[in-house]
Parts: sequence; C-alpha cells; structure tokens
Amino acid sequence: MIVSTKGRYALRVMVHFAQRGGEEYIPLKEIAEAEGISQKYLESIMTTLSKAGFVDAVHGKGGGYRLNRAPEGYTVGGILKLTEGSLSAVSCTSQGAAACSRTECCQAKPMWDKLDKMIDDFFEGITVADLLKDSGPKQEA
Amino acid sequence: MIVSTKGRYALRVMVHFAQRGGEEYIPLKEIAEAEGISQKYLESIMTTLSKAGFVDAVHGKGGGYRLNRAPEGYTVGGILKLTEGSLSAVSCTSQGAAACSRTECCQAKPMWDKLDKMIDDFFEGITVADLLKDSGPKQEA
DNA sequence: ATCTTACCTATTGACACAGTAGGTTGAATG
DNA sequence: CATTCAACCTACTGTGTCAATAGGTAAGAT
Repeated sequence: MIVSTKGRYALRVMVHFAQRGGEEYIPLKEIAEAEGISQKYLESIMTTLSKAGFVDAVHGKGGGYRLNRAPEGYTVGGILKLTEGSLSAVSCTSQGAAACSRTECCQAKPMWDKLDKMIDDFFEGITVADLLKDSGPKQEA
Repeated sequence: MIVSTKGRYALRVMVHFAQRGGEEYIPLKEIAEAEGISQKYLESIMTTLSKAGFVDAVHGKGGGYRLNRAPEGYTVGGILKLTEGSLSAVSCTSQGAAACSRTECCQAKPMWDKLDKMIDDFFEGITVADLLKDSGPKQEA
C-alpha cells in the first residue's frame, strides 16, 4: 500500500478547509472533531503542512490554520509526497536505495520507473478542487 | 510502497527460470544461490507459486521447480497479486476495509479506484517475456 | 535405507505506522 | 501582567508486517 492514513488524513483536512472556504483561521481541535481524527495525531500532520508552506498557522486565541492558495493550487501529488515522503511503488526506486547490484532490479527497473512516473503523473493531475467536485450526489455502497 | 521483496523475488525467480528455458527441474538451492536470496525465505515464495499452479514441483533427487507455461503466459500482475496479496494503493480499496464511514474516503474513493485500476492494468499488461527482452545492453547507474 | 528436495509450522528481530503524553513557545484578551 | 488559547516540539508505546531463521515432515530417486 502506498498511501497511509497520514497522507489520507492530510488530504481530508485540505478538502475540509477548501469546503469551508473563508479567510478565518480554524483551530486544530475543531477539525479533528469534525473529521473524527485523533487530535494529537493530526497535530503532527498539520505541523508538516505548515512548515512546508501549504497552510498558514497562527498561535493563540482566534488562531488556527487556513489555506493560503485556492484549492486548484494544491495537487494531490504535492500533499501526498509531503506527508508520505515518497510515492515509489518499490524500494529500488526510492532515493536511498543504494542501487541494487542484482540483475533483477536492472531487469525490472524500467518497469518500476515507468510505474513511478505513471503514479506521479496521476497524482499531479488532480487538485483539491477536483476532489471537491465529486461531492455531488452521494453514491451508496 | 506497494511491492515488497517477496513480490520482487518472485518476479526475479520467474525471470530466472524463463531465461534458462529448458524442461528440467531446478532445485531451490541452486536458484537461491544464483540469485543471492535466502534459501529458507525463498522456500515460502516457491511454495506459494507452486500451490497457485504457477510452477511444477517435484520432490527428491533430480527434482525442483520449473515453469509450466511459456514466459508470455505469466503476467507481472498475476505474480505480484499472488505473492503480495493485493496491489491496492490504499487500505480503503482493499477487500477487507469495512467501507469507511467518513466523507473523505467517499470524496476520494473515485480517485483511489481509478488509481487501482490503472496500476492493475499496468501490471497485467506486462509478461515475464517482456522483462526478458529488456536484458539487452546493460545500462549503468 | 539413504539421500535429496519439496513442504509445513513456528519463532525471531527490526522497523514503520498510528496514536499517546506532556511540556514549551507565541499571540490575543482581560 | 496574568491568563487563556492554540500551535509547536520531543519522546514514548503498542501493534503489526516484513524479512529471515530454525527445525522438522513427506515424497520421490538411487
């Protein structure tokens, strides 16, 4: 599995912000409750998003987080790469990886590379705004 | 990461068999040594491949494993799904999954489904024979 | 009977993920 | 200035999976 809860939560929160629109700051506590996510766990995610400049953060009363771009300005790929670290389908193609010496990797490497590119293109082609659109008629099951 | 060493080893072994061609049975020990894979670990993988009917297995002296189809008859998808269990990029879309009640999943679900299908199509479109072809001029780095 | 080789059932160590706990800094308000 | 709110930081814990190991059993050949 490529995408853990961390990435999915991040995505979810960004969609949440986008849905509310508005300029005011929303405290973490409120989002955690609304989305049913552990407050403490969400903290680490929000800090990541904040440090990367994806959201604005303000301390103290009346503070919290808010988006600093339009929903179209956030690609799913950007959010996931930030929170997940990497979207590689295979360890060989991750940055560390120490270029495996075996033939297999070299035999299959073009395949993994192609896959990685495909996945990257996929996620980079979707924005938070696109996710909002799908919230029309609620599909069951 | 979707694909663990288990799946990659399986792929590697299948390519190994295909490269040698031939009808004779090759003992596990020989493959493990040639590929630099732990013999015991490879055992579990070979048993999986055998039970699924991907290879023939014969006990005793002169025994071992061999392919029972042409390399074109094995898709990468089939091998990976067998050894990895699932290629889903996200737990929501795996079979267990208990249909998450939250909005996020439903908001993003079409995206995950599309991704899963894309990955599945990708792997189903590649056979062991295709991997063999790439072993022409060895590319460095 | 013995050797070879596949098959089966645990067990281990390392590591990442998900979540928890408690304290510190920064900003607003009385 | 003290208090409150809320982001930020560091560390810890339980759970589970992955990769590998260990030792024994069943099947076939010589």
